[in-house]
Amino acid sequence: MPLNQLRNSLAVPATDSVLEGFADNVFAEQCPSRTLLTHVTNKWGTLVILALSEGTLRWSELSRMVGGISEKMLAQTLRTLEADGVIRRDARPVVPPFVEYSLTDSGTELSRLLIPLVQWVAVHASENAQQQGS
Amino acid sequence: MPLNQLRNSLAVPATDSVLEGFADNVFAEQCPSRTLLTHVTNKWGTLVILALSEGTLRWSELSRMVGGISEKMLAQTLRTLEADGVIRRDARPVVPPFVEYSLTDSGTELSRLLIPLVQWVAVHASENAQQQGS
DNA sequence: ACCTGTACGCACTTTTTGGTAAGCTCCTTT
DNA sequence: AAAGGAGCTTACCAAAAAGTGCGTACAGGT
Repeated sequence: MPLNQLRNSLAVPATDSVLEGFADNVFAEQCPSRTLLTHVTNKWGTLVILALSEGTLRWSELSRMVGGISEKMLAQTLRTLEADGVIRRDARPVVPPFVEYSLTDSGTELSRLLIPLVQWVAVHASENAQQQGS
Repeated sequence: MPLNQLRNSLAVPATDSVLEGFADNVFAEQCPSRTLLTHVTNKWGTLVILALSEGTLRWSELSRMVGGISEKMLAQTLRTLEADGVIRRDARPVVPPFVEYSLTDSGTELSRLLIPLVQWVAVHASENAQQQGS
C-alpha cells in the first residue's frame, strides 16, 4: 500500500469553523465535489462560464471570445459543463447549424461567484511578476 | 502557423458590461491573469488556500488535511502560491524543522471569495451523477 | 464548379501534471 | 547503534490534458 493512501485512511481531524459541514467532503478525495470543483475551476471552464455570463452565445462566438481555446477543448468543456447542469445547449436543426449556449440558473449563480474571483485575479496579477511556469 | 494561433491574432471584439475593463485581459492568452487564474483555481491550489483559511498550519498538518495530496504536489503548490503572494512561509531555523504556512492579506481576500464557490460546489455536486472523467 | 462557414467527432502527438520512491540533514528516541 | 521524524528536493515514469489536423453535411456566395 502506497504511503499517501495509507495517510488518507487515517482519520482527518474534523476542522470546522468557516467550512462548517462540507470540510469532510471537499478535503476528502473520492468525493463528487472534487470532480465538480475541477470542472468549474479549470482554465477553460472558468473562462467559458465567464463568457456566457454576458448572455447567450453561439459556438463560433465563444470560440472567438475565449482566446486560445482549441475547438476540441471548447467542445469538451461545453459537454462537461452541460452534463454538470451549468450550461444549456440549444440547437436549431437548420441547415447551416445554429447552436446557442447559455447558463442555466445554477450556472448563473456560479458565474456571480466567479466574477469577483476573476476580478481579484485581474487586480493581483500585475503585482508580482508571474514568469515561472507550473 | 497553426490555425488557432491565427484565430487569436484576429481582433477580439471587446465585450464589456459586467466584465468591465478586464475582459480584454482574462480572455486573451499571454496575459499574466491567465497564469494566476490557473494557480488559484486548480485542484490543489484551491484546497490548500481553503485549508489555510482556518488559520496557520504546518507542513504536516496541511499534508494530513488535504486528502490525497502527495508531498511533491504540496511542495509545488506551496511554492507557487508563495511566489504569487497568496501564502506566506515562515520557517524557524530550529533543529527539528518548524515551518508554518499562512495566508497573506490578499490570500485571505481570495479565500473569502473561494469559500462561497466551494459551498456552491458542495450543494450542486449531489444533484447530478458526476461519473464521467475529464 | 469551387470555396467558405457552421458545429462538431475522431485519431494522433505533444505537453503538462502528478505519483513513487529515494535521499538529505540534523537531532531525538529506542 | 539504529531508527525515525521534520520538511523538503530530485529523478524517473505513468497518466491525463490539451493541441493538431482531418473529415463531414449542406447551403450560400462568386
